[in-house]
Amino acid sequence: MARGRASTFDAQREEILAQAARLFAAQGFVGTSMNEVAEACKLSKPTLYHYFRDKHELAMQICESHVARLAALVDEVKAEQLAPREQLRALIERFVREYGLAQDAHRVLTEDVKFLAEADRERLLDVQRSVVAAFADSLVAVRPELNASTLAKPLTMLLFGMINWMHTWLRPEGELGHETMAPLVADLFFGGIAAVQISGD
Amino acid sequence: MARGRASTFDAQREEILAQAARLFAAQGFVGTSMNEVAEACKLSKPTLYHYFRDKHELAMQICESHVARLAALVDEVKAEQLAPREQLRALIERFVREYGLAQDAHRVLTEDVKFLAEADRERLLDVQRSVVAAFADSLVAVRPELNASTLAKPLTMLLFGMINWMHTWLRPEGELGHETMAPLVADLFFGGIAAVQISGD
DNA sequence: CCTACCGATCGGTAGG
DNA sequence: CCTACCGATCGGTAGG
Repeated sequence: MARGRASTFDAQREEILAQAARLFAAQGFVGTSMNEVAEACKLSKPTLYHYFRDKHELAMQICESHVARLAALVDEVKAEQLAPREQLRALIERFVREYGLAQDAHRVLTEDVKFLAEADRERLLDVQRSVVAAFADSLVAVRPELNASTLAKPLTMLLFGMINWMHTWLRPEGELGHETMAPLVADLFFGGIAAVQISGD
Repeated sequence: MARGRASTFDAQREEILAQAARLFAAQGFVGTSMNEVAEACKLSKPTLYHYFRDKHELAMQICESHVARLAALVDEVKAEQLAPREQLRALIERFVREYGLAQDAHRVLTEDVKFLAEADRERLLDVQRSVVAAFADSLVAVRPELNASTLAKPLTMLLFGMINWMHTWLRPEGELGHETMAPLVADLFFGGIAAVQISGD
């Protein structure tokens, strides 16, 4: 049955992407050979090339589905029409949790995007820019004075720094998890943006 | 004269390290060939190997002098015997400025340390751990209630996230520089740590 | 300090 | 004629 075969094909693709993401995250894109990816999937290399055109397509698909999930998270929160503070808190907490689930893909996105073709890199960057813009908008809704200053973007990027850096020190097996960190990051950021000096005030 | 040759030797080593750091930061450790490093320095590859034993030594030296500078910054600030808030602010602001000057080395440290030998990696990690511990101590001096909780370390790492991530979005040629960001990061963090809930309070 | 190489391994593809 | 896959090997290049 064609249906069943297609779904096996898709499932195999997903398995390959998960193994490749794990290896790329641990050893880097260039530091991982297609032989290693194939071995991790218990496939021969030619079979691996049956599922993906080349090595770059692996990294591209990993990054693309990751940023698509992030953009979808933003849309979900926006659709809930929350009050400004609740919306920003929801964005922060859901991103922290999502990053906890997608640590490998996130590391590939941040470290290996430089090895992709110009066009692919730009497309991924555009999605990331729209996600950052949504956070900045939500921040301005909470503290409207930031609109007139140039601080909304930098403060948003400091927030992303806190979240993007967590994978380097938060061990999944540790007692402190992303679930516990999510409200802490939100509390810290809310306290912070209430305290920053706005020049011209 | 032996003296003169030695200083030329050292200057050439520094030049090679700077070029290597630039290339590793832009293309990754594995993605950069020793031929590229040699060409950037206008040296032949065998000449490059006259100054450094192998490729790993380049990355190791780049990382080692970077963490040594960070540890020295901590010692300098400690020696000034500032009041708790002023000490933490000084640590934050000087680290932001130092990272602005050492963006290449910092990127090599965070992305390529995984390619070093176990022993080298552990030695670098030990220095980094002592730097993080100094920040955590300074944070506890500002907010002593954190001592009893497990929050001092996570909050310190969120702070390092903000600082460590800045190189990805703060363009050196942009109007917004590390100099302007330094006090903003400090303000945001001080506001944040005053606001976080401590369980058990 | 150069040209000329090495053992090995890379990403990708041939025929069957 | 299709898919899914194999053993073997391609042309180039890596670090040394």
